[in-house]
Amino acid sequence: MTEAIATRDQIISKAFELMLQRGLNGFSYRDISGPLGIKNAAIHYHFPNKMDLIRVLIEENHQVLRKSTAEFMAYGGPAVPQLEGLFAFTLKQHKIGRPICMVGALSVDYDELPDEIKRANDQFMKDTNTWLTRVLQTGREQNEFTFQGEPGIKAMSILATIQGGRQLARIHGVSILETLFSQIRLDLGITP
Amino acid sequence: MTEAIATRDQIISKAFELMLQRGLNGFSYRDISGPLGIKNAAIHYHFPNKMDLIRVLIEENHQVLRKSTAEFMAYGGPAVPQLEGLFAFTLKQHKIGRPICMVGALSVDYDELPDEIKRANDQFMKDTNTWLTRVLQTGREQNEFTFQGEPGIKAMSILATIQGGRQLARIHGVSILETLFSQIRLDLGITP
DNA sequence: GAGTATACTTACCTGCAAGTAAGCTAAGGA
DNA sequence: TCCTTAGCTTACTTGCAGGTAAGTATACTC
Repeated sequence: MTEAIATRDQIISKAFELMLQRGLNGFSYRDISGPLGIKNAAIHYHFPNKMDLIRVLIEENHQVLRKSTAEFMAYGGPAVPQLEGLFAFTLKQHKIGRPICMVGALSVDYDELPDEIKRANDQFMKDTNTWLTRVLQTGREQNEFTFQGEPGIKAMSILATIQGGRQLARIHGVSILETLFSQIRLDLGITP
Repeated sequence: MTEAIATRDQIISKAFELMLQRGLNGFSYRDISGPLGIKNAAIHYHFPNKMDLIRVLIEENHQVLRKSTAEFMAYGGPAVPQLEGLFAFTLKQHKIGRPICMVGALSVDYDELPDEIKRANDQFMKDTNTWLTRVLQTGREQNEFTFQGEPGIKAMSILATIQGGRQLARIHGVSILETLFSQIRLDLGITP
């Protein structure tokens, strides 16, 4: 019992790590079973096929993110620290060896994913965008930010920048992310 | 002879198409040989291993891009049309079924690439950034744009946005790119 | 103590990936 | 005419991917 749950959790943990390091097709059952000292079939016992595992990883990701971002994603309060929370979180993810976000990991062969997984992923993106939109909106109302256009679109543009920045950071190192964040601050008229 | 050159060119053409559609690990020799009506071994004859093929594809990409972007990347003249050229080019790439740029295609397993390929890729990114930096700089001098900070960093930030935008466009359709471009225009203070 | 469920392992299977070696064919030169 | 070279095909090989079926050990239940 206890053993079993431990194994299942270890599989999830390892797979999660690999997924955010190498993407959906960047790891195999071997990469999980080897380090854990179990057999591939043990993974199949807990997750009959790979999609079952992915499904759980997305759920896991949601939970981890909600937990990690709970502080700065809290409603109300000043907007700048919330945005800075997002920056710090992104940097930390890279520094702990998770250069790919779930969206990026899944986007490789997005077309071939089952609808259910697509929907979960879309929902996650939508949630993030909704949060950032609110941050931008209240930030502008409270004169913390200045920017042109609709908050929803500006939010999408910032998220796209971070998304692209993470990809560039894999190639050119994490410092590129810090540079990009500085530019975003400048663009929003945030004065230190 | 003539046959041979045609086959080699067809392999390059098909591989190029597949690479920008599905990424480095998203296609196999089968995906090339099948449609062309040849055997896998024929590809190995022209390109002993996959990296030999990739090497040529990167070269091909450079040539295609230089040709496609020659008009708007020309030195001098107003900056806005040059930027618009980049936007139009990016949109066109998506619309003709090339949702991934070479940088993105290679970034999947960037670490495992031979140094030579990394260097070619880096050089390409540097070239693009240099070009956009110049466009932004002259655009600001000519009062076509307004933005905060250094042109080189702003250029990187715009390229990151486009990079991320292309990834999002694979998921949510090409319209997201048009939206992002509008926001970039707003941010640069471009008035229609 | 017999039966049953859980959590695996052992031992397979199929399929596809990249890659290779040897043979065939047509063209071109000595 | 013979020989060579280019440009393939045929027929493999190795290796890994995901996946399955049958067996085994342990614990839990009645």
